[in-house]
Amino acid sequence: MNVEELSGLPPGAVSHFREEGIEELYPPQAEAVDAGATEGENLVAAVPTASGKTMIAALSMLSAVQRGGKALYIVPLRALASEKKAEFDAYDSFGVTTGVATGNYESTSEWLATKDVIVATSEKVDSLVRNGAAWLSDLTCVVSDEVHLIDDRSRGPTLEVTLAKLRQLNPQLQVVALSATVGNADEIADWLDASLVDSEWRPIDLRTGVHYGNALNFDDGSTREVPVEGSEKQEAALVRDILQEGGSSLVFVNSRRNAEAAARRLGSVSSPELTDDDRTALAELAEEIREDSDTETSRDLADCVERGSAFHHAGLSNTQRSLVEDAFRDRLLKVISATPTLAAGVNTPARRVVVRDWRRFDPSAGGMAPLDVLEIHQMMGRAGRPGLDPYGEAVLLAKSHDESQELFDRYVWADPEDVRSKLAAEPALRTHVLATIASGFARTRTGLLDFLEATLYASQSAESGRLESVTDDVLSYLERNDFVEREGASPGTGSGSDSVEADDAGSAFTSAADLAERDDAAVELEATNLGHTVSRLYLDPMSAAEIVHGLESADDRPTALGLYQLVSRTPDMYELYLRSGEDEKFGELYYEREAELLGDAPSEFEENRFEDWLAALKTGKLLEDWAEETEEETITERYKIGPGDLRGKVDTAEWLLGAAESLAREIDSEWTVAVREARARVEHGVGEDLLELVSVGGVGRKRARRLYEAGIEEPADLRTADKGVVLRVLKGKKTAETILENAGREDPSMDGVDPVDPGGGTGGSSAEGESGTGDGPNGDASTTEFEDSQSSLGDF
DNA sequence: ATGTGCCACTTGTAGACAGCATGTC
DNA sequence: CTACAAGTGGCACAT
Repeated sequence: MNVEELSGLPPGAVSHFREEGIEELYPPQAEAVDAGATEGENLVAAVPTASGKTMIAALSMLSAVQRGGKALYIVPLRALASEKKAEFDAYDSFGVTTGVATGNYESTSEWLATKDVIVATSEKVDSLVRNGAAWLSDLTCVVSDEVHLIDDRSRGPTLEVTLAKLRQLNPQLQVVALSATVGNADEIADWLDASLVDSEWRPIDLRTGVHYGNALNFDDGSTREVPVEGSEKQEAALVRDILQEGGSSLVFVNSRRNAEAAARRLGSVSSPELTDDDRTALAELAEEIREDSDTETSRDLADCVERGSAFHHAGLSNTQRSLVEDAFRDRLLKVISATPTLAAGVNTPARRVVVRDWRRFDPSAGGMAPLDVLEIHQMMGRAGRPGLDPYGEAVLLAKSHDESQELFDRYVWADPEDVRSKLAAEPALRTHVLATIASGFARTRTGLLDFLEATLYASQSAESGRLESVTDDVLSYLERNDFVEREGASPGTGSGSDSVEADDAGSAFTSAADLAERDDAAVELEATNLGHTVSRLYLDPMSAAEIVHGLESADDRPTALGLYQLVSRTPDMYELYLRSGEDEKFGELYYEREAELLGDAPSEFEENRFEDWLAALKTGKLLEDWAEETEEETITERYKIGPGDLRGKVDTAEWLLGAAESLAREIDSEWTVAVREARARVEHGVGEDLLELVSVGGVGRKRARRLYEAGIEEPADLRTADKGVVLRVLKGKKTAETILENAGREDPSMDGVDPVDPGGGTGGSSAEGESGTGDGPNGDASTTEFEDSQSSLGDF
């Protein structure tokens, strides 16, 4: 089908596509159009990565907009949201506007209401539904990208429930679900009342195979000689082989450490193939990486990058990840070794994909467990860059003939698994049942169960008993913790007065039969004020219960550490595990600072729960270190994490403490201010004394400390302080001017001002124009600080 | 005494969404 | 129930 034959698109769209070089639709795209994609029909497209899924989405959304509607594109990751936004921005040329809504992108509801297409993460959409964003009812088309992620234990239920809610809000809504090829795309299509486009078609040839010995055997029977020389690894031989004909490669491994080690080794493969221009550009890139964060991980990455190789995993900061991805797409980096993050993330195709590890450590399996077929296929699907490579190759590595055979059977020939709803898992239901009641989607137990009937879970499970009984458990939990009330049936069910401590959750449920007996269509379920707040804040009710209980149990003003440990032990904080030996270390810290912790500690004899408690203390201590201005490098070293992990923890803590502040207000806690202060300290990474200073634009933790030491302790001091001192402390003239201006100084100009030491006397003339780290007060301060933190390391 | 190379043993293991109100060094 | 690479510590040996 030619693009000229398309109808129902905004004027200009077709010529736009032609300018992009799109003439002919790919077969799956044509199939989608035949199935009514441009006419508002529901559709499930289960097709391989890079086979033009986005075009199917675009055609559906654009035609919906042309009919006067509004479209929503749901993505699983924030990084994908920005990627899609950038892609859709091109439609601006024919008057179709795009907006983004994710947790960290600013966007008011009114502003989004003016956009034709909105890109958002599933959690953000869920949150918008909970908060009743008015424009949601204007939606006529919703696209759900990577819909197979419904299978994900932690985040799948959100997508599932959100789709169900959007459909209930607007029964006319067109749903377009894009999925990887999965076992049961037909079931998903049934659930969504959609027609199915299920295709294996790819725009460029993908050959999959197994490398064993000196040969690469493909699924089509062909063989390619790839000899392994000397003591080199198989992946090194494969990377060199394809690099010599001008192709880049992606190597998937199963741990961060392996990714880093492999990148180091592969550097010696890519390095000899670099041109002088490559080297210059790579040196610049390495410098950018070093500047982003001064940690060992960054230095290691930069060292690799200089040699044309890189590693990629969640320990990298977002900046570093994008730098690496962009340089790889620009063919500057020749090889990336990555953990599975990359397979799910933004588009980074390579001519050859090497899946080195096909097993991963999984404590629940008691050791190494094989990866899902779907996961391996997702990685292999990254092979082949449309328009750049003649073909893509995806290779698994085998060390024996038997293993080679096993890999063919298990992955090359195998069909991917089915997608199974994970909605009946209690943690997921806890959140979504509360949200469903709070936002008025259901007002009775029966109504709630009716709503849940519209989910994929219900359509997949033969007996509804399980969902019903878990729902009752969850309702009872929500009622006991004062998030939900029943009204109208049994007069004396005083909820709240007998609310059980959060710690007992999960064990002491009132019997489900008891609940069912009380149920009656007339019994109203209603969220309490607290319940509404929890739902609006997007907290797991169990997190909220923990926080509320912790705040209520505090007799004295909670310390920062106490609050940090409190939020760190909620299910919304990603766990930081205790390493061997650390249980002792943090056990000691616990006895030292026991009095600061909020709520009741589990007994030491309940081993698992006590360990969780200590793990939360570890995370809390990390946050305290950060809020005591400990160097990034010291923290990443001490807790053996990457810069990205540190930022992630800080970010989550900031969010949870923000939520805790709202909860504190809601329950009239006297510690609201303490929570706010702890949050501000973690946000800026500073001690109490600097909170005023960091509120000035351009002043962060480092500059604030230097100013403070020079006697400038609050914003007002910036307006009156000696300019020479300010310049001496801040180094850069431009920086100093900007900061003085932000502080509201009348005449911020630094013209003709010389740096002056705080004690008096003219400072070194070398400071002018020097933007580097340098020494002087700065160096001294950070050294002392470093030593301080080192000595406090011994404290626990 | 101190340095070096080898082997056996121990250790640790992927991922990152959300509120609210504005902006790092 | 399963693996495996990197790091660690002990040991024999040479200097």
